[in-house]
Amino acid sequence: MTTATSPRALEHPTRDQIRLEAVLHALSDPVRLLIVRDMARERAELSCSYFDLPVTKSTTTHHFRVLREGGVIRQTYRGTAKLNALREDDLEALFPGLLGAVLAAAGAQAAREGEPGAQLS
Amino acid sequence: MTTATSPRALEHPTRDQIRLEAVLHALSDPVRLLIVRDMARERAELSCSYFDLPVTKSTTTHHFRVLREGGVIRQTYRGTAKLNALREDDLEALFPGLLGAVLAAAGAQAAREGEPGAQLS
DNA sequence: ACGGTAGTACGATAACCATCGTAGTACGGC
DNA sequence: GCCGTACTACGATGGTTATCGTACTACCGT
Repeated sequence: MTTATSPRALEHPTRDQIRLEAVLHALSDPVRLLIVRDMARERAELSCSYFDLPVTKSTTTHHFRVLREGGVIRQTYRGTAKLNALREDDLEALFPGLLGAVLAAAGAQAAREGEPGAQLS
Repeated sequence: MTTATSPRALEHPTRDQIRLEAVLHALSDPVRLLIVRDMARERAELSCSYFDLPVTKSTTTHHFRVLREGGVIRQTYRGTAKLNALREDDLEALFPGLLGAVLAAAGAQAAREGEPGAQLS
């Protein structure tokens, strides 16, 4: 109802609206860090259902929204799916090296704890 | 009372107890980010009262504790004062480049917003 | 048109957290 | 011993958040 002209528009912060605190907060949750690591590894637009997360679908939606509103990812509708992409270019322009350092740190920590054979090639 | 042998011992995580999520969370608060930036700039052990923070002393204590328990800083008693030092060596060993990237990002953001003349020499 | 799949919206809940004020402890100096 | 300074502990409070379940919408096949 309400016949919205674009019923599937998504709010994204522009590049200069992205705040460092929000990015760090978005990355400080284990589930969201997992999502971001997966996206960085695949380097493609992934649908939400691609991820195998230890939470329900509602919670997944919530985490993707936090990532989107923090400016970490960009979400677009593609038919019935919603594709997610890392905003690597924007983050790199604003905070050079930050995303790479966080991803490397997450990889190092994962290699230390838990998966002793999980190194990135 | 209770005659504790070291009544002024402070809990610090060991290097391998430091978790990336905790570090990112500690850095995702504006007040704490300000503290860390000051410490990185001065490169010396600073007392808590050195900082001019927009919160009360109780809240300041809380923020320093979050930073300490996250493994970002090391606190030691020196008479009536408590000296704070960045754990740059531990963080660099665990997460190479992370602290530097965050500090650079914070500096860049501060230069963009608010203080248009505040560049680091 | 119908059903299935993908994701959202809306509450609800419990945990966490940033903030404060007040009262208390530790130490140095007088 | 007494006082001031530096910081802490405790309790309270209000806001945010991570989580869930259920009900809903949007789109694609058939």
